[in-house]
Amino acid sequence: MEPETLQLQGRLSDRGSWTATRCSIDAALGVVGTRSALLLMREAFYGTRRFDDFAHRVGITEAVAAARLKELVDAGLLSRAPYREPGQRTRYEYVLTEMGRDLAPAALALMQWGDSWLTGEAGPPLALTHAGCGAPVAVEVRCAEGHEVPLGETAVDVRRRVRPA
Amino acid sequence: MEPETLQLQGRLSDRGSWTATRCSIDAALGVVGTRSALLLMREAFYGTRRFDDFAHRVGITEAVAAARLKELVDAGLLSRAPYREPGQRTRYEYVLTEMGRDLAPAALALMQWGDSWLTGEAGPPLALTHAGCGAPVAVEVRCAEGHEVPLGETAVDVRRRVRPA
DNA sequence: CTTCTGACTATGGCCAACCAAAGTCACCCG
DNA sequence: CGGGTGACTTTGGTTGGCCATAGTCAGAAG
Repeated sequence: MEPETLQLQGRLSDRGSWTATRCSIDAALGVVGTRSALLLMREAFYGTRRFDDFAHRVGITEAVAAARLKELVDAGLLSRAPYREPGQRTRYEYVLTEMGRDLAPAALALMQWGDSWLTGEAGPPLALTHAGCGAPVAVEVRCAEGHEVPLGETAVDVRRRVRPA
Repeated sequence: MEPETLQLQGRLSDRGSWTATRCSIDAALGVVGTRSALLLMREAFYGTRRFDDFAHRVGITEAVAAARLKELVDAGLLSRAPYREPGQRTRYEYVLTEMGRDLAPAALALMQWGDSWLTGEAGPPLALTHAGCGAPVAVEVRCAEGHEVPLGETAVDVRRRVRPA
C-alpha cells in the first residue's frame, strides 16, 4: 500500500531528472513568506486599514510594519489610499486589492490546518460561518466536476507553455 | 461601497478591544513558516522520501535539510521510517503522516495564488487535474451547504471554549 | 505659535535561517 | 580490509527579520 502523494505525469514521472526551477509556492513565499507579512494580511482580512492598528494588532514594531506594508503595497496585495475624517488632515489607509483578497483561501487553509492539528484541547479559537446560510465554512480541494479530490487522486503535469515566445 | 473583508461578529465586532492572542495562522507559521520547511513539504507531496533527494530537489544544503526534516518529524508532519533496498543496509526515509498530508490544501492554495498572480506571461508551470475524471483541480472556500463563500460573506466569531477546564 | 497626534523613519543590536565546504560514520562490496 | 556511498554533522560566516528606543514630520487644535 503506497502512501498518498501527488501523481506525477508526463515529463515529471521521471522525478530524478526534474527539479522545480519554476515553482509558484516558492514564488508566493517570496512575497508572503514571512510571519509579519502574512499576519498583516490576516489583519487586512479582518478589516484593519490604519497603520497603527496594523502594528499593534499584529504585535510588531512600527519599523517592521512600515517596511512590510510597503512591500505588500509594491507587490500589489494592498493599495495605499488617501482618506480623511472630518476635521482631520488627509491620511493614508491600506486596503485589500483583488490580488490581496485572493490570498484569503491560502490564509484560511493555513488557519484550518492550525485549528485541526495545533490547538490541542482548547480547540479552534475562531469559527467561520457562511453569512448567508449560517453553515460552517471550510477550505476544500475540488475538481471542476465538483468532486472532492484527495491528494492521492491529484495528477500533476507540466503545462505547455501558453506563449512559446 | 465597502471593500470585502471578513464579517466580525460577537466579541470581535468591537475590533479595537481585541487582538488575536491565539491565532492558528500564527501557530501554523511556527511549524511551516520558513521557506525550507514548506518546500520540503512540497517535495513530500511530490513523493520524495530520501534525504539527498529532499536536499537537492529543494536546493538547500544538507545541513539545513537535516535540521528542518528533524523539526518536521518532531512536529508530526513526516515520519522517519526504516527501509532497505536489496543488498543495501537499512536506511531511513521520510513519509507523510496524516497531519502532513492535511497541509496539502494550504500548499496548493499558495501555489494557486502564485499561479494566478506571480507567473506573468509564462503562465502556471504546473497543471493539476483530478485523476478520476480529468477535470482541473482548484482550492475553494465553501460552506457545508455547498455554497462557494467569498471573503465578504464569511462571518467570524470567537468560539465558546469546548472545555472550560 | 505651541502642542498634540497619527504616521511614519532611524539607530543599534540580537538571533534564526541560510550558505559553502569539510568531516564523520555505518555499513555493503569487492 | 580498503573503498564507496548515503546520510548526515560540524564549522564559520552572511543576511534578513525581528525588537526596543528615539526621532521626525505634517497638519489640525487651542
